[in-house]
Amino acid sequence: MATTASHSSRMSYDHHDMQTRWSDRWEEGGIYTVEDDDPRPKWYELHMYPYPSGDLHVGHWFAMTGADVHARFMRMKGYNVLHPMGFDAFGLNAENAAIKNGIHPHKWTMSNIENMRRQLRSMGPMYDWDREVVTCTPDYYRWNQWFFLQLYKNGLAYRSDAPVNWCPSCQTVLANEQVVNGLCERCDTSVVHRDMEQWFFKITDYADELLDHSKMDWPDRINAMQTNWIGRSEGVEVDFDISEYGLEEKAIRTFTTRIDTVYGVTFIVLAPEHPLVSKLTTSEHREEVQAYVEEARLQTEIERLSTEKEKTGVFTGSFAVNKLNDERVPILVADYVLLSYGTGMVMGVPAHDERDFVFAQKYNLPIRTVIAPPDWDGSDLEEAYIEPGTQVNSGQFDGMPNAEGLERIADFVEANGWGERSVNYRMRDWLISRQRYWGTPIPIVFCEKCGETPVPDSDLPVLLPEDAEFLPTGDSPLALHEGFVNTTCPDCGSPAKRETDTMDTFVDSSWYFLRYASPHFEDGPFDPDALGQWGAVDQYTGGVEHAVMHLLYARFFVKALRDLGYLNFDEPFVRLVNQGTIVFNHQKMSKSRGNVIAPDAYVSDVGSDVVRTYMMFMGPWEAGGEWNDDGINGMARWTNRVWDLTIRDASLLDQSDTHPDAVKSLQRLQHQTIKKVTEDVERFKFNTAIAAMMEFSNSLGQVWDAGVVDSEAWTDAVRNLALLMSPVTPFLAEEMWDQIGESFSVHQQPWPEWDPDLAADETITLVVQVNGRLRDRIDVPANISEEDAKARALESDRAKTHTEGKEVRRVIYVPGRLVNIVAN
RNA sequence: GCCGAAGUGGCGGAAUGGUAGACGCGCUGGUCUCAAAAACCAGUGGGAGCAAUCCCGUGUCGGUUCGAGUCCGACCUUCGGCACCA
Repeated sequence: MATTASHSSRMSYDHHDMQTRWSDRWEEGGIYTVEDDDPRPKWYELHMYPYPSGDLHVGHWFAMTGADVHARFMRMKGYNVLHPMGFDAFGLNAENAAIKNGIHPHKWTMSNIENMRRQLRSMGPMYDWDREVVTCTPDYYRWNQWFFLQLYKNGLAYRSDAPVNWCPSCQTVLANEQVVNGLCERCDTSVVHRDMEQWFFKITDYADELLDHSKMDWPDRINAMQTNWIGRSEGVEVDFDISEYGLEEKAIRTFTTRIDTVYGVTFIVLAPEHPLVSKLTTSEHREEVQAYVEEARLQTEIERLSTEKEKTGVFTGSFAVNKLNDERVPILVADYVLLSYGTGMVMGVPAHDERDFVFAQKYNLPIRTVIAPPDWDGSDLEEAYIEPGTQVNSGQFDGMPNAEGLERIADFVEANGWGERSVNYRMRDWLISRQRYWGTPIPIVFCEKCGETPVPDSDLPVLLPEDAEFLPTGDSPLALHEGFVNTTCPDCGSPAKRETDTMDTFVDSSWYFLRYASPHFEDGPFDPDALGQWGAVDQYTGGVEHAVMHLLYARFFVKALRDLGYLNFDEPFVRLVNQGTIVFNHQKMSKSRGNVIAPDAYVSDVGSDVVRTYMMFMGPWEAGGEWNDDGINGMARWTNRVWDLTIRDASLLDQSDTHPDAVKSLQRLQHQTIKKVTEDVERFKFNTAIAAMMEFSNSLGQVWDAGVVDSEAWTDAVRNLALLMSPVTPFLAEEMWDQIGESFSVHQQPWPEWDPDLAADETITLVVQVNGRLRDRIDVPANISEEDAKARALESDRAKTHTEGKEVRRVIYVPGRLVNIVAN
């Protein structure tokens, strides 16, 4: 040991001073300002904007830090990176807080945003705050209204009845979140479902295109969830005759994916909400059916669809005739059939459907086999048979394989005009109406003469009045505001009333990413030139909880806008990575659950860099996990050790003997580390990237103690360490950069490159296995041939011991890894 | 219930089908100190053995393979979503 700088004089840095100093300097230097007309290739990196609940919690930090690290990395890789931030500022929570604390939602929201901006700044992100988007401002939500009108004029927005959660005591509509075990969270009254006329966006028009994920690079699990959510199924709609009742409807139409089983129909089931239920119920069954329908209205869809729950149903007293075999089968009502799926009624084929089988057994309905299993002896089935088989009891189709029967029977149904092939989706149209105050007013007026009339673009925005009563009353809050409601028809000038529902906040988040391209543009939702420059989001990041709804809605918006000629790309988010959820007390952090942990105390205690490092090191970013702060001091130790390496006087090294091998091996590790960190950060594997940097810095400490490298190699190593660390620890890296005499700013430097030759190992450790069990390790040259490797393995003493008395059957060689000797 | 994931030391986790436990926390011992803290050094999956070394071990049960934490099947547990939280 030749050097005199010992670690007894270890210095720790002052993170408070450092953060303030560099934050100010970054702002003065405008290093995070993003210009549209930059010669570098563009990279649009977006993280899902937060809901301004009041406090940024560690879950937000975890998510946003990861996105910031990746965006910083891409910037150093030479891209002009747009990495903006904003707030999803409308929504239920503001209204609830207002009701609870008497603060106006606007005031509550804006002060929360103010606080969260401060917290976000302390994280040291590279946001360009000039591009911030806040959705509750009129210059944002006027474009929600404009989009609504575009969709409306093109047949993609319509009104229809749909059930809402209704609290009969509070006389108000409740969100699902406000219904706890079927009771109103405020007054514990049983919540009922009540139909209201509401606005929908026709997302189902795009169902097939939304199934296509080929233009994007998304995680398979998200694609799978979306595919299942859309739930495309091909089948046949087939009529059953009810003309005997002399109703307007001569037939009822069912949807089935198994038309091959149509000869096995022994009953028909209607959804309890189906309009035909009351018409088809006979007087002696009316009381029972009505009670059943009311009971069903109390249940959630999840409860109704549960396969665990006992199947229930009631007979209407009426029958329908199966046109294929002229059989008269009973019509029942059962809650496992949903009005919103298919035609709202199904044909019951107990022999070949599990649910129908259980149902038929319970209600003693006949079970007739029409698809015979192989080797079927004609006896009754003990459970539903859903595998392929042969058509039996199926009239002219008997003897066909059921796959063929499926097609032939469909042809037969179509030829006779009894029905037709059709495609059904599980996904429903997007219900955007909310009977709430804190949202975007829907720009429609109802004129006494002209009826439903859109507000002209020139009258936008329809301003949300500030002085509305938002306490629960039984009506949409805006309906009570006379100044808002009463207006004149834009077409004829007659007295008219405004639509008083507001929009789902998912409307805001379906296009906010388009707004960041030109957030101050006044002549449209976005400046076509600016959007032309930035285009689709190259890298989108956010919580896996948004896998279906938000991501499908945003995709729908972009496709609809493309078809209306406003956009020229097909998908909003080219690449998607989901960070995992940070849970605390075994649940996702959320203010309403009361389990949030704020980062502020940690930031003040150990500094932003350490909190960032800790979160990125906790585990894989895509996994998330239970929050605890056990290891956070270890990260502070590491950053302090790194700082201590940085401030050493490198010239001391030149006073001792340099070992060329040591220099070479430090260089090798440096290039290996650059490679590892580059590849890991690219793939959002921050935890292993940080581990590699730790190994590198640990090794620097050892090299210094040994005094075997020259100052040049040392300084180069420290310089590269600062560059590699800069996305994760932006403050410390800047301080290191300054300390080693480089010029401002480390964040404007190119990312370091690695040289494969310098990173290559000269010798490797080869594992010797006998029958798959580790028996020895041998050091060999990295370029060893297969024959030599096998020979050396067979010669190894310990391999010999374990193969003694056995015959070597096979020798498997995995280059660079191992030799496995198979012997017995 | 349905859809999608995850399960590895005392803890967080690492591991292109190829050395299980990198990196870090914690713990144990040591250095420094009057002492403590901090920092630094060493050790640290379980079992047997003086040792060399051997056996066991990645939620459970089974399978594929020369070789399985990794692939396949069944199950258990936990988490996310289920259309008005966003």
